[in-house]
This record gives sequence, C-alpha cells and structure tokens, in this order.
Amino acid sequence: MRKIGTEDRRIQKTLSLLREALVSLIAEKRYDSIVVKEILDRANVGRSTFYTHFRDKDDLLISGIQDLLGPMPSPTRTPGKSQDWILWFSLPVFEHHYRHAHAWGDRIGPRGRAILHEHLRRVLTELIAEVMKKDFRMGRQSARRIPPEVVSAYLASTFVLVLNWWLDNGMRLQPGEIDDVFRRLTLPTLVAVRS
Amino acid sequence: MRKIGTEDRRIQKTLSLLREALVSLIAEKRYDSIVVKEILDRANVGRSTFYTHFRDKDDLLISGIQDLLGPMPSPTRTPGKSQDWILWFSLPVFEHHYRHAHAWGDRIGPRGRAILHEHLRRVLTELIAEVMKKDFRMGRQSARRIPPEVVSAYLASTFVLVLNWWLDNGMRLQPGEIDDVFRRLTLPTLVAVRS
DNA sequence: GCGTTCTTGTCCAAAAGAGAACAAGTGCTC
DNA sequence: GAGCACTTGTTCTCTTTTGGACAAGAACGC
Repeated sequence: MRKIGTEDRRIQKTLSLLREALVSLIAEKRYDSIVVKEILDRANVGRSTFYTHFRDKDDLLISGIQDLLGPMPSPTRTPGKSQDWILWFSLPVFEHHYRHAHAWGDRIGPRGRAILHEHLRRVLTELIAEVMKKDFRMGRQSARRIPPEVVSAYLASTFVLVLNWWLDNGMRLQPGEIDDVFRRLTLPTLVAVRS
Repeated sequence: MRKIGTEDRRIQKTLSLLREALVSLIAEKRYDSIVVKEILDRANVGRSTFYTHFRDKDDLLISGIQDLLGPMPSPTRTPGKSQDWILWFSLPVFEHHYRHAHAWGDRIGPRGRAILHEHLRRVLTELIAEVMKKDFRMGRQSARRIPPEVVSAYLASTFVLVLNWWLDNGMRLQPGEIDDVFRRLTLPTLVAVRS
C-alpha cells in the first residue's frame, strides 16, 4: 500500500527545508525584506515546488504554528472541580516563544507578528473547542449554557492578547509568571461559565 | 534550457545525503557490518533511489573519492627543472586522510580500505596522466621515452603504497613528513625519466 | 511620464524519487 | 536440512520536484 498525502518522504523534506530556510533568514534580516527567491536558494528547492505547498511567504510562516501546536499532547482531565486543565496549551506556548523569540529579535516585524498571532488565535480556538467537546461535562445541556465555541474563542483571543502584551514589554516576566497572569485572568470566568 | 544529467538539484541532494549517511555510520560502526537499509534510513532516501545511483555499498564508498579528487585544483607548472609539481596531489590527499582518519579509526576495515585504495590508485593514475599530457614537455618524442601512462601508474601506485604504510603504522608522521617520504621516493626516478 | 529590472504566482513536460513487490541469495537455529 | 528471517538488487507504477516560460504587477531611476 502506498503512502498518501503529506506522508511522502519528499514532501517532508521539502517542508523542512523551506521552514528551516525561512527561520534562519529571519535570524539574519527583517521578515518583510525577505524575498521568496532567497528562501528557495537557501532551502535549495525549486520555485514551483514552493508554490505547490504554500500560497505565499506568509503561508510558509504560518505553517510553523502547526508544527508547534500539532505535536502538543492533549490534556488529561484531572478529577476535581478545577477547570485549569483546559489551559494546558498555555505554558508550552509561552515557553516556546521564550526560547525562540530571543533569536528572532523584532525582525519578524509588526506585519509578520500580526499574521502569526492571528493564525495562532484561529488554530488555538479550534484546538480548544475540539478538546472541550471531547470532555464529558460538556454533555450537560442547559438553556443558559454558553456554547463551547464561544468559550474557546474567548480563551484563544485572551491568550494571544496576553502573549502580545508580554512580547511588547520585552518579555520581562518568566514563562511561568506570564502563564500565571493568563490563568488568573481567565480562570474565574472559566469556573463561572463551566461549573 | 533544462539542466541535464548530474546537475539536477535532486540528484545532488540524494548523493549528499547518502554519502553523509555512510560517513556518519562508519564513524559509529564497522563498515562491513553496515547494511544498505541503515544507509537508506539515515539518509532518508528510498531503496530504488539508491540503486539508480550506485551499484552497491562499495560503489557509494568509492564515490567519495571523486569528491576528494574532483575539486582538487590542477597544478601549475613552475618554470625550472624541478619535476615535483606533478606531485601536487600528494600533500592534500595526505592531509585529507590525516583529518578524517582519526574519526574513522579502523572501522573501515581491511576490505573497505582495499576497495578505497584500489579505486584511489585507479583514479589517481588517470588524473596524473591527464595532467602530464597537458604538459608541454611531454610533446618531445623519443624512442627511449617512457610513456606517460606508465609514469602516472607508477606514481599512483607508489603513492597508495606509502599511504598504506603510513596508515598501518598509526600515522605517526605528520602529513608534511610522510609527503616528504613520498617525494624522496619518487623524485629521483621522476627526474631521471622526464628530464 | 516611460522603460528597465525585479518580484510574484501559474502552468507545463520531463526527470527523479518513492515504495511495494519480487526472486535469489545468505545465515541462522532448531 | 528444513524453515525462517533478513539482505540484496531489480522492476514496476505513481507522485513529487524541477526549471523554464509566462503574464501581471511593483519598484526604480531617468
């Protein structure tokens, strides 16, 4: 049986090469000033190959988020009334930014960051909603219940907001500290809404 | 115009991956114990791809020699009666072995070394003959003249002999010193034959 | 303005790689 | 020595990659 879709070895190589090329370029110069051909040259990949996988440069940038969120282990609901298990993504993502943002400086630029964060928000919204729907307690229906889609969108957008603030202020807090800020901001609402 | 033959970007990538995989494997285990599938796994290359480029494992090993000798700059004949410019390859190759042999230890094994040296001898013979034929002085014909093919074969085989001795004795001499040995062995003959 | 040069994104035919199946050989152990 | 697992090298079809051509759109100086 033949491997299908994105499992093909050649595809994986191509995606890796392109992503690594972009990352290493951002480490050297402003994202906005990077031109597709530079990425191709560094990745040693043909032009048409690039466009079979990505719509444009921004699409390539965005695709890295899937790399970050994709392999994130799903949370296991701990027994008890605590609701913070649904914020499982928070600390890992903060830590990821902490590790990588220093190398990037602000060469990503406002436009690049906007694209990145908007996509992060969208993907996080979906991811959280998915996990919430798997949760048993969401089975309880009630007239006044807030739909999980709204809650997940709320959490994702608040997360990105906090992340943005953190970055704008030079990441003076440790990942654990900013994570705590995020949790104290959202947990009360979460408890009230989902109890 | 389309690129042809070995210039294709995909081919270069494949060859590099396979060669690097083999080298890194030799750094870890005996050459004889390395199996094709291990090379494929490490290079992340398909089986059929391997066999479109190489006859077998030995062929891959040998191909590295071309990498070593291929980019070697051709010698420039210095004016004067000195003949040692034709030994231009000697020191670079000794130095190459000096740099890499320590990492390889003796994991290459007697069989691997025999294959390698036999091929090195063959390629060197051709390379030297080629350079000699480009040389002006070889134009001089004479009944007693020794054909350049014989001289190049003599030089190559003596070189490999010295190289072998050097390796067998644990490379106790510096590259410059063993190079000197080689030159003192061959120069008198060279002068006598080609003056 | 206007031409020149660079960039973007699309399309295509041809080449290379993937992977599975296969026969044949090797080596092992029971 | 029969069975089994593994390796080698070949062949096949299908998928991806390639590079060149192209149109359309910046960006630039003159």
